[in-house]
Amino acid sequence: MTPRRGEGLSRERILDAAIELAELEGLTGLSMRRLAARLGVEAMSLYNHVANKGDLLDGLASRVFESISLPDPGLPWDERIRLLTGSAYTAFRAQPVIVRALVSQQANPRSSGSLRVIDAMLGALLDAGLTEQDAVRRYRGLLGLVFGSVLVDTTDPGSASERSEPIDDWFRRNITADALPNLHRTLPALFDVGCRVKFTHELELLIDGLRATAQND
Amino acid sequence: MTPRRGEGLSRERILDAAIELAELEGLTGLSMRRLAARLGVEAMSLYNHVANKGDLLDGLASRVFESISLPDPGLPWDERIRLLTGSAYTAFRAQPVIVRALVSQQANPRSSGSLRVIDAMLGALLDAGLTEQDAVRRYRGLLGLVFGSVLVDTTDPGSASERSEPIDDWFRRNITADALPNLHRTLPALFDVGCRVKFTHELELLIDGLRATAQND
DNA sequence: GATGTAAGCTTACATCGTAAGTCAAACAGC
DNA sequence: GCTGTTTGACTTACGATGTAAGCTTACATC
Repeated sequence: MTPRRGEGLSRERILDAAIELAELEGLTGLSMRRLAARLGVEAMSLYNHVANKGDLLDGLASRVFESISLPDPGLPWDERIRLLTGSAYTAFRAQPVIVRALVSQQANPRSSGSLRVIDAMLGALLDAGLTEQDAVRRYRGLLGLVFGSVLVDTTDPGSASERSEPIDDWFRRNITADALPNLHRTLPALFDVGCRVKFTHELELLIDGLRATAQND
Repeated sequence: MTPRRGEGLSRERILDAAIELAELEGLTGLSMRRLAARLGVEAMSLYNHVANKGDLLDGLASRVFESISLPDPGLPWDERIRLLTGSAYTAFRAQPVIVRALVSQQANPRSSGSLRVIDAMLGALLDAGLTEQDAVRRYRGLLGLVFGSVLVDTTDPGSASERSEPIDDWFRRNITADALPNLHRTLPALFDVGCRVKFTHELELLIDGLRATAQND
């Protein structure tokens, strides 16, 4: 080993650098060439450790899935859902780029670590007394809540405006009190980073709904 | 007009073709060159009607927003939310590609038609008795539900697998009854297109929660 | 006709993912 | 020690992308 420089590439080192780069520059900023440059290496060298860019993104996504901790199977189902979904939310919220890669189908993790999470989730739902069909539906609903919350929360209105004028100016020009009164009234709150989705609150509502569905069977 | 062929390009004709192409080939399949080819024209000709690709995507997103019908402002707030969110869900569900463009920040619609929807949504939430901060939070929550549902629903496990073996095979090999019992049990339902998120059901739960929040103030 | 302008076309460039080939260093068997 | 073989890097090259810059054509107005 220690062939030429960089004291040895490795899948782990590549994934580390890829997460950094993606966090820093977004999904589009993460290119094989730029990633390689960041590691002091040529682009094609990465392909010794990673099948292709898709595989790279899969690896990143798998890491996030694997950072989700599984609750004790002995706990009641609703508590398991709370812990699991909360842990998933925290993990994905810390890496919104990965969520974007997942929903845009650039990544689809096929690691046992990812499946493990899905299995635990489905297990809790089945234990709640749902049918297989309902369990899948509700699993999707919960995942949708997690992904949706992360995406909406991390799409700050200011950032996407690099290509034209700053969005605040545009907003303040176009949102007048008489044409769009409600938007105008909530404008300060819209730009307030404190006004994010209250994830746990929405989660409890869905769990209540789950309980009701299960009892109606 | 009628310069050479195609009997006159126009922003509308371009947007029409772009939606078709995006639906057919996905977001990555929608390129300026391919879009132009579809219209019997060179890529650069599109730039006479569209500022750049971002503007094109903004136009597509605006169209979807503008297809969302606003409820009668005289209706009670909860009914307005039901109609508005339902209409938004239907509109976006019909064009999942646009949702992906939105959440990946490739599109950010700045048309009055889009703002109109947001304003109506915030109006209903404020009428429910929420503070500005809570209204923004709940608006984000509802939007997250819509987007999340669409995304999770339209990420069918089979499609993302072009780059390696078919995912069913991989699933059936890797999901064994003893290692991942719950996943194994729900496998048929996971591949069943009937098992989508029950959007209206989840929506009612969030509306119930809204009512509770408002009364606690 | 001459002129101005709008809407096409052509060429060109930087950047992307990655296939194919080269080459030097590290290790295995003798 | 020497000698394959393997590994992991580098180099070159190809087709695709978004789009800047310039050219050309067709029509409107005078």
